[in-house]
Amino acid sequence: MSKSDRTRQQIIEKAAALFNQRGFAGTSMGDIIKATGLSKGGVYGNFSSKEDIAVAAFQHAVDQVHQQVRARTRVIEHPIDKLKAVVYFYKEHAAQPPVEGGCPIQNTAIEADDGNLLLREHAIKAVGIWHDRIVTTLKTGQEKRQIHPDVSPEDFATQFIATLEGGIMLAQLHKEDRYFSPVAQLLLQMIEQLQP
Amino acid sequence: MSKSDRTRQQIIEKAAALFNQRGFAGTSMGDIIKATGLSKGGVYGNFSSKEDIAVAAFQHAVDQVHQQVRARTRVIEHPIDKLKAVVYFYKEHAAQPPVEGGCPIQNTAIEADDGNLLLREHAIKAVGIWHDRIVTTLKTGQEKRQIHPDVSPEDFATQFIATLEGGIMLAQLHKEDRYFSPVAQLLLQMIEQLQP
DNA sequence: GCATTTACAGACCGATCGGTTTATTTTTGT
DNA sequence: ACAAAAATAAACCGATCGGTCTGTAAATGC
Repeated sequence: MSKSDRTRQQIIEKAAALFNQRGFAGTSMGDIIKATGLSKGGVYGNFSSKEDIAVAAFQHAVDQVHQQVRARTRVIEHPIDKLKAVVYFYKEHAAQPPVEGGCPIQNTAIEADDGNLLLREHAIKAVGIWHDRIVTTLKTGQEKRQIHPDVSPEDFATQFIATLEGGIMLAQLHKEDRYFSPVAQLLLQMIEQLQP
Repeated sequence: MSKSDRTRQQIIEKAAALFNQRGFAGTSMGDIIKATGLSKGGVYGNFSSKEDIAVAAFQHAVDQVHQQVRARTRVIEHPIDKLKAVVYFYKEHAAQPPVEGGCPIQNTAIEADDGNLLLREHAIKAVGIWHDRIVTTLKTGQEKRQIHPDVSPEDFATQFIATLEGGIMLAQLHKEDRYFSPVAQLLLQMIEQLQP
């Protein structure tokens, strides 16, 4: 790993936290310089623009969350238990998420849905990947007779993501995990109903 | 209505759309001046700061949404039908909301949860008022034997808001109402289960 | 309808914005 | 160890930021 690779990674990590908390417009290059302890040259030698950093930071943040969730779910084979484990994870981390500031997908989606085209594209893609993972899990479960054949994996995935994200929003706003509890309860009920 | 009252209202209306789409940090005083056709003096003669405008604009946006929903629900007395009407309303307007840019509560909550204290307070209060309205509707329904006595009005309210907001986020991100459809379906199921 | 108050236009302020450039230091391959 | 290359510091750029101030124009009360 070269020097600039390490510097690049430093910038991405610091910037991910900043962008996730303050948003793209709310974070200045000055903030990133202060957080990394680097100079303008050090930053612009590794990235071509603020937007360039934001994209890399977003990918990193999404990856952070995904890896932490995956660490808790990968050992579970039954799709129903797998989904429940996801809910339990978020129940614990709704107000103390892997990357400070909440869900990077949600934060980016909300800020970019009427503005930055590039960031919006990345948010859409990230939602799509998440959606597809849930769909695949459910379809595999249906083949194995673990999930009721009548459920629509696509619809469930959308419902799951929407409900989860709404719960995160409430928990983040109030800075209290307990605002996520009724939402977790609903999600667990929804998962129960997937039973064949 | 004095001259300045009318000007003030103009500023609030234009600013509400801008802030709802671009956020607080993403909207400049220059944007507001351009949108209103006024000058700096005209704006700062009616508001003391950008934050001051944002608060008034937020209240206005929330009120806009509330009034439009209320127009559709006030004639309905049965709480189950009332709630269903809310879902139908959002199903139609998830990608074309009353105020351009999505749900002002959600947008403000996401941006202010790690930053602007004043806006965060207003977002919290707005969620609280919405929550309380649902709770009151359900409790009244329980007294009239229209809602199952075992349901927790508070928990349902939280679940309803979270799910709805998550659906709006997805519809806004994709700019397509249909992303809200599975969420609307889930909400209607949830409402059905309130039956005594 | 006229004086007084109120509202607004626009120049102006220092600070900060994102980004570039140049000079210097630090890695790096040999 | 040393020369070439890569990476970083820091001055600097014009534009724009939120906000103030002053002068003029328009609304208002009598």
